[in-house]
Amino acid sequence: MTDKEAHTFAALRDEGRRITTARRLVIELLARTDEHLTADDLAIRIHDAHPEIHLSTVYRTLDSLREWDLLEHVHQPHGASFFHLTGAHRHLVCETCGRIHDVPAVEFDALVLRIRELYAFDLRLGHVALVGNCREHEPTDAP
Amino acid sequence: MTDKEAHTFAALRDEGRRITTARRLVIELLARTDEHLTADDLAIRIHDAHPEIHLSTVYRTLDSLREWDLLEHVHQPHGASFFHLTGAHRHLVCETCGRIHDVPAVEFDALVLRIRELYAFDLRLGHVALVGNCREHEPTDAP
DNA sequence: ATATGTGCAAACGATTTGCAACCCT
DNA sequence: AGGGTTGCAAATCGTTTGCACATAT
Repeated sequence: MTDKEAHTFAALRDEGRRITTARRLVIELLARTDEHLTADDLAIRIHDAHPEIHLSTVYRTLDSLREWDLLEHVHQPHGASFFHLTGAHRHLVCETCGRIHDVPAVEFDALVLRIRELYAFDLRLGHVALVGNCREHEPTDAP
Repeated sequence: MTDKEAHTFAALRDEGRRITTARRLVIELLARTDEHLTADDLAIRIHDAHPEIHLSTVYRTLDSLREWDLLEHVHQPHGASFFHLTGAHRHLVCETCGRIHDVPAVEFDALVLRIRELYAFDLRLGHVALVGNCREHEPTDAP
């Protein structure tokens, strides 16, 4: 069991939340992978051992965990959101190959500060994936 | 008729594209407003004078104009995309009040450069709205 | 004349919801 | 026991598509 996992379960217990099968499985999966899993991805993996757990339950589970600040979801312009236990990186999605790159949040600190000072706006860059193209993929000439 | 409008029609004509009622109306509306209009917004406004023009036609029109680089669409994490004739600003959406702030693209140049150099990734910040909160709205304590 | 564009209805993918049954604490 | 959670099906929202018909050039 990873420490992220332990921390998440501890947080649930401390708040008096119920630990159900669906919640346990979602947390285990997210804690033990560095992939960027969507609700559907999670439901499919859970389905192997627990076919009774419904996609809508996975959505509700993710929604609860997010409300309790135990995970974050990241919107993508095309396709489904993905989820990860609370961390400190931002996401770059290549529009050509779809690959998701993780970049330390600190890279964006200067921008966030400047936008706050000049425009009185607090950016939350973790909530939406930033799109563009990997160097291997010249813009707008995908095969 | 604004110059953006004239330029857009000229571009259509030069490429031998057809100028239909739907296309003319979409271009006129987008050229003459600084609001951030969705496909539905456009369809509703067009419907007043031209009830026969269908929402799906508006979508197809927007799609064509975008393919020809005459406009851009901006994804929002919640709610519909909005559209504007090609310009050079980025968008900040307040998660609390929903207001959209325009910020000159140049503010992001340093970041874009740094991400390109360090991560070999070309950001396209115009394609997705950046989210956060206006100064008036403290994060996550909306009424 | 003919390729291009349109109206309409129906399909789509991602996500949410109403409700009765269930099961964690 | 009790209310928080779940399964399921159906609804929702934004967007796309198939097809017959219409129209700009």
